[in-house]
Amino acid sequence: MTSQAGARARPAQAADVATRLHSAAIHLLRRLRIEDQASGLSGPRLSALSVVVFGGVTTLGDLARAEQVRPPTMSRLVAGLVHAGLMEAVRDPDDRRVQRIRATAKGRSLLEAGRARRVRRLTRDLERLAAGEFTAVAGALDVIERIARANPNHTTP
Amino acid sequence: MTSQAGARARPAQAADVATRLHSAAIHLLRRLRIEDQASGLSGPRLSALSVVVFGGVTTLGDLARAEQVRPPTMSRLVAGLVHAGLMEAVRDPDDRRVQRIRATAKGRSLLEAGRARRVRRLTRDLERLAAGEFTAVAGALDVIERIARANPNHTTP
DNA sequence: GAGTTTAGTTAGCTTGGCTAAGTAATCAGG
DNA sequence: CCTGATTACTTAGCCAAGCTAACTAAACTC
Repeated sequence: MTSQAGARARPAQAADVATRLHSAAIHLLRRLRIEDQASGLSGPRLSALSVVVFGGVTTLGDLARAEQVRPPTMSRLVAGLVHAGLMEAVRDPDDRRVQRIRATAKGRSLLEAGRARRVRRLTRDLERLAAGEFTAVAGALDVIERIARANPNHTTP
Repeated sequence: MTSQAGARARPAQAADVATRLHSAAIHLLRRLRIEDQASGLSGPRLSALSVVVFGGVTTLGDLARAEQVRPPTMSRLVAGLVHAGLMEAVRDPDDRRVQRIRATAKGRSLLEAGRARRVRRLTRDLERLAAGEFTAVAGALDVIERIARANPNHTTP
């Protein structure tokens, strides 16, 4: 029994790796979330703002889908963020049903500061690793990123 | 310029890896969260139940801390879960201020089913990887798990 | 141009978050 | 042991965040 993944051993190993990766992601984000208290924003607002700043989302409906929330909920979240001066929402002149949404400079800098706090904490942890450990994490990142951003709607062919 | 991490290059690389790992974790869980709709439970209830089932948490206060929520909030979440027959809360006979909390069989099986759905989706993604890619992820897991579960309250010595 | 679809909003409800203040049990001195 | 402090949780009452149902308005269809 070697550590090489043979065709037979693969499915069980995949389930095991999936279980561990899932759990690790939960614990990692739970831990980093502590830093968000400093932002003064609620979780849902911070998350919506983050999608607008980093994800390049432009309309209210897109934002609702991205956040897995219904349009009325997002409508109010956006209203709150606009009121707080962190976002702007403008009617699209080409399709006046649509709300074009973007972050203000204030919103962007507030969000960047928050993300910097999270990343800083994680960076400190990574800096403590042995060289081999660090390389292992860095080497897995391309693949983890691909899985993380995979299209959720694919059907098995 | 090699891919080996030298003592000089390390800090910048660590920040880069932290940024990417953070973002990947967010996207991964956002994607897997879609599966939770099938459970019929709200996010906060599912999360609290999960901590009780997997984390071995025993008291209401511990649970509130684990979920980064105030005691009154957890009080109501637990009340709802008890009412739904997914948890039991009993006064500790040795210290009658505390609520000993545990999942019922129904709660445990509901949660296991939900986690199975999430893990199944992730497993399918992992099974599609090339052998080398899979090994890279599996090899990084020990380290990622250690970072994910690190004590959040450590002070730099 | 009448009907349909799409994008958001409004109304009104439940749940989930908080603080402030209360109750009850335990602990620590004197 | 009794008095005061601390701890664990609950109650009350507020606002934010989730939902569905029903509405408005714009854009498509033909």
